[in-house]
Order: sequence, then structure tokens, then C-alpha cells
Amino acid sequence: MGRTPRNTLSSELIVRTALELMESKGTDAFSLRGVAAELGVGPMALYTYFRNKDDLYDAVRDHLMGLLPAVPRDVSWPDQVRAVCRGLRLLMLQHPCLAQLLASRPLAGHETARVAEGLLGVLRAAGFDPETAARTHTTLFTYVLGATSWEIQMAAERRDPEAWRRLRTTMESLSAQDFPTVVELAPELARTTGGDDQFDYGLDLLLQGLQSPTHP
Amino acid sequence: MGRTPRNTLSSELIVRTALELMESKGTDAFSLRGVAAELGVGPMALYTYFRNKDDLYDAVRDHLMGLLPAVPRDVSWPDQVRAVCRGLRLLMLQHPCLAQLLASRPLAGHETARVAEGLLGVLRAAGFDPETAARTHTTLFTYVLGATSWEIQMAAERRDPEAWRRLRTTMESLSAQDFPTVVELAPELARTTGGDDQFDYGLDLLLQGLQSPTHP
DNA sequence: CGCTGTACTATACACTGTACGTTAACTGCT
DNA sequence: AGCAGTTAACGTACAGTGTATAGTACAGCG
Repeated sequence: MGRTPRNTLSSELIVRTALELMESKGTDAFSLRGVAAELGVGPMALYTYFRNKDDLYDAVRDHLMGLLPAVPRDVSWPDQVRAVCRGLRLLMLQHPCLAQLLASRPLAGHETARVAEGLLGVLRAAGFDPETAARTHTTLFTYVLGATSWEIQMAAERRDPEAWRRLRTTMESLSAQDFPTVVELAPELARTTGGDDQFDYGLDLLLQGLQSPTHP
Repeated sequence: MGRTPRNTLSSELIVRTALELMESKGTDAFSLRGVAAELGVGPMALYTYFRNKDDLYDAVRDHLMGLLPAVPRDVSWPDQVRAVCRGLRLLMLQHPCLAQLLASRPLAGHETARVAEGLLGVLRAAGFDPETAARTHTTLFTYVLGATSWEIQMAAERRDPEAWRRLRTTMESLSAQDFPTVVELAPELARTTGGDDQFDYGLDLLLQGLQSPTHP
């Protein structure tokens, strides 16, 4: 019997395979059995390396966070903040599964901590007191998460022709009497559901607030 | 044979039952079969009213959005914006499933459009041009979505003792040499993962940016 | 050599969403 | 009243899912 030899598996290999499957077949279609099949192994073999599916999700999330570049050193702190936030958004766009992984579980793992360390360090060096630095970190992080998740979701909707058609017909069924502003701004709304400009617009609002003279 | 009589079901009844189940058993444990069992009906009976599970999700989401109060009329526009954003957050906190429902599908449905109409109307009345109003709407909405989803997620984690313990040990395993700022600010970070103050902090940053003299 | 721990397999269970075909109950028409 | 016709709910079935439990082959060590 050609049984699979012993040390063909490893956490890293499983994580890489899981990531590939999430990106090719879509995050929802991902399954442990799929990973196992891809590796030519029984489903239960994965349980030697991960206690359950969520545990594997954690590992994939942390692996992806490890791909974030370091904070640039020779620019002003607002530009450092911009770099971190844009970097995280770009990573999420490159790996759409990251949006769902970040939304469904809290920060945990060393790579994730490294990212937090980078942003918090920038804020502390800019003179923020501990509480304000922590608040600002959470605000920036949740903004990036919300804005980019939304962007990814809308892009996915646009790609699925059936869902896109349904959305269009819903929009067109709105009476201009009951929803005058939505109907009037429909083209603008469609244009502002994503893109670099939209992201930077919100990010700059936050940064402007942070730099305002009335800020603590 | 006591067969279920004909018109015991309706879309509204199914939506209400689904919502109850999501809130009692948790959004993840929700299933069509559970709803059907609760209604004393076979699983396929639901397909007379909804084409599939996502269709039911859409209906529940729109139903929840209908619970949002109207925009107050006799206050300044920043206070109107505050009211809308806080109202949406409160609704999400009262119905945690709403966070997942909003994150996983785009805006669709009349009640959702009503909410958008309210916020867009405020912004237009405040003098924002169409494009800026649309951008601001998206920014505010995604901020509320991201911040509140995160808050709900962290609160859920704190309630699960096993997950909470794992998070604590991960935090404590971080060396103060590699992660000086994270370690130093650990108490502040734990305190700023949610709460009215944290939410308002980010919201005020955005509003400050919107009211700044350099804003378009 | 035999022992032990470990990495993988096999089987099984309780679920899930939903496609398909059937049947019973109600509606309206004659 | 009797007879369609429509439709709401049913039963069955299928292809999946995550994972508990028990078993098996192999590596390294005494």
C-alpha cells in the first residue's frame, strides 16, 4: 500500500496550500477537506498541526500579516501613518480573504503584533500620550478594515453578473420622491464605493483631525 | 395526518423567527433547518418565500435597518451625523448579527436605502457637493461598520473564557524587547477595544476633518 | 530486538443547503 | 355541488461540511 511517507506535511505547507485554495476557489468555498485533498492526504491529517479550522484561519491570517512591509523611517509621522494604512489596504486587496479573516477574529499572533508595534511606535514617537495612541491605533485600524472590506465586497458584487443586475434593479426601483438624494447621487455613490481616492479621502479626514490644533 | 394547514407561514414570520434564532443561538449556529424546525415545518417550506439562504439574510438585514430612528431635525448638521452614526452603532450592538450581515453583502433593500437617504440628505443640506457628499457617506458608513464590528468581535472574545485566556497568553508571550510599545500600552489597548468613548473619538476625528477650513 | 511516541488513515456521525418530485389544501369557475 | 387549477408544504435524496474516535505504520531509541 503506497501510504504517504511520514514527514511530508508541515504547518507552513498547510498554511500555504490553504491560502492558495482561498484565493483560487474563494474564501467561502474553502474547506479543510479541500486542503487535505490538494495535499494528497486524509482530512484528519491536518489535525496533527491545527486543533481545528479556526486555528488554521489564525495561522493564515498571521502569515499574511507577515507580508506587510516595515514602516518607512525618513518621513513625517502623518506620512508614516499613511504608509501603514495604505500598506494594509493593499495587502487586503491582494489577498481578499484577509478581510474576512481580520473581521472574524481579533488580533493574535506575532506578525499581527509586529504590525501593531509599528503603528503604535509611530504614534508614540509623534508625541501621543499612551491612551490617545491606543485610541488612535484602534480608530485607524478599524477604519482601514471597514473601508477595505466594503470595497472588496462591492468589487465582488460587481463581478457577479446576477447579483449586480439585482442591485441595479433595486436601485432603479427607488422612487425619486421617497429617495430624492439617493436617486440624485446614484452615479456618485457608484463611483465612491472603492478606489484609492475614496480610501485616501477618509484617511486624510482622520489625519486632519489628528493634526488639528484642538486635538489633545 | 395532522398536516400543517396552508397559510401558517409568511415572509415576515420567517424573518422574525430567523432573527430570534440568530440572537439566541448565535449568528454562526443559525441554519435554515433550525428556522424550519422552530416553525414546525419542513426545511423546504422556506423556499416558497426565499430563493436561498442569502435571500433570507438580505431580508433580515433590511428588517433590522428598518428599526433605525429617523434623523433629528432641530440640531446642527454635525450633530445630525453623530446621531445617525451612533444610532447605527447602537442597533448593531443590540443585534450583533447585523454586523456580519452588513459586512457580507452590499446595501440593498428599501429600508437600507432609507438610511442612506437620511445621511446623504443631511450632508447635501450642509452644503456638500454631490461627489463630496457621496465620499463622506461611504467614509462614515465604513467607519461605523469597521469600528462596531471590531467592538462586537472583541466583546464576544472576552465572553469566551477559553479564547480570552489564549489571547492573554499570546499578549504575555511578547517580549518587551521586540514589542516595547505594544507591551507598554497593553492596558490602554485593552481599554480602547470598544465603548462609547472609543467610538466617539474616531467619529469626532472625522467630523473635525469635515469641519476644518481646508476641507473642500 | 522490542517499545514508545508520532504522523497519518479509516470510519463514522451529525450536520448543512438545496434539487427534485409528490401531495394535500385551498381558490375560483361552472 | 362538483370539478379543475394553483400553490404551499412535504419527503426523499445528495453532495458537502467539520471533527470525534479508533486504528495503523513508521521513526528513533533503549
